[in-house]
Amino acid sequence: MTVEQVPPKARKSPRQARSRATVESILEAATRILETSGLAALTTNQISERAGVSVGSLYQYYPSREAILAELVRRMRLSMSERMLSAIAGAPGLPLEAAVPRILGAALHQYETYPRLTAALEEAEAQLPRDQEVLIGKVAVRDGLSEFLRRRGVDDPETAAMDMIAMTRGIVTTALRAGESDYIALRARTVRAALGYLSYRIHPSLA
Amino acid sequence: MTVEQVPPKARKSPRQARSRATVESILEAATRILETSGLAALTTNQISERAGVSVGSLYQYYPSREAILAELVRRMRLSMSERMLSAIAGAPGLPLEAAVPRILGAALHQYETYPRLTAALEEAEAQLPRDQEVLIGKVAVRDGLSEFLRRRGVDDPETAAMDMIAMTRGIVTTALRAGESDYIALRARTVRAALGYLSYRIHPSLA
DNA sequence: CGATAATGCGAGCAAAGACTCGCATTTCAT
DNA sequence: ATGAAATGCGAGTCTTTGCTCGCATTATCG
Repeated sequence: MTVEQVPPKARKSPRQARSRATVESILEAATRILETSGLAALTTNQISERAGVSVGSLYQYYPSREAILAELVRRMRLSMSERMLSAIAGAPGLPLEAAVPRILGAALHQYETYPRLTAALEEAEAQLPRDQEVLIGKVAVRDGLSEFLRRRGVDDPETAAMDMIAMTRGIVTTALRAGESDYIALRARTVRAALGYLSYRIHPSLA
Repeated sequence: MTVEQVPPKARKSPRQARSRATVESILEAATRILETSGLAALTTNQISERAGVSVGSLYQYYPSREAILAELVRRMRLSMSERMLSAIAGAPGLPLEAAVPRILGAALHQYETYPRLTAALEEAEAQLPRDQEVLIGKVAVRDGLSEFLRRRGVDDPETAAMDMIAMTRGIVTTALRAGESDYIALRARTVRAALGYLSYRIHPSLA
């Protein structure tokens, strides 16, 4: 049976060096557009134009605009997860006060390096279908962090891990939207939030 | 000079009862669509259809789709600001431990009552131009909260107020996206985050 | 070379959706 | 009652944008 499967997602994958360069220039162009003009400006025509590639070529490697976005989201999230995991793994014996700044610093790195891009990709991520790879990365981070917290006696470490990440994102995205760019101060505030949250149960009766 | 100004925003405002009902049904329909199907499903045709009103009539009262969204965002934010302000005003002498749950509970009320609608409107708000009225409401809340915190000896209360709100939003939106619906637990966690953050400076050297 | 496969091209198609315009109907003031 | 103003209507226009398709160009290999 030579029945052609309906291509649900994938397209041709580049074999020659030339086409690999084309794919790269597409992703680069998309990245630049997101960083400079935001998600709404990311049209397929814009991408192909800025990449110096025709629309036809673009569709030879990506089945849809969404697929390009999904790829960028995946790269961003995987890089972020990797950084956080290595920060967690690299601070095995450290007390919370020393380890948390490292871990949150790893998360902040992405926002600091590409603030607009990261914001745009998070916006896109919310609209796209869940990506399996991304999910796996996130679960790994949450599990790693939660195990890390459990070892220091934090209880309900799963929830604590989730909330740590969520509140950090809340503080950072709000600050970015307000135009802040002092990442040292920003990290200090996220650290304060995290450590405060983690230690609160232990000292619930502060005046 | 009877030079007609180019209408930058406003349209006809309803004078007869009939038209006031039309406007209400437009907003109601838009609200229902957002709550049930999200921001992407909110097209002008959908709105007019569900409202039982023609597109033409819709455009008699709103100059654009955005204007309808802006109106809904405004109503949501003003209601939220009002609730928070009254919670702040209603807890003048209370200690942080008693006051913060009330204040955050006021903020959570909106999410609890219309979770999908609120998420959709926040998404929309991020894409719309800043609304002056909304801004004023937010500043009022931040100032009220910050003054409240200053009185209890929190330092840099402006930043603390901002971060309290930001981290609460982070925790809530993440939890909602994950499908959580236990608002009692959710409030407890936001309270823990807030009180932890606020008390951390005072006890910076926890083990 | 010459043949075949891979890659590239971009005009144009199709769908979606915001918005207009001319006319019909209803309400209101006198 | 009657003219004017307010309101309502919805087919159709216009624009944007994702995407296809037939053909041209370039690489690979015997």
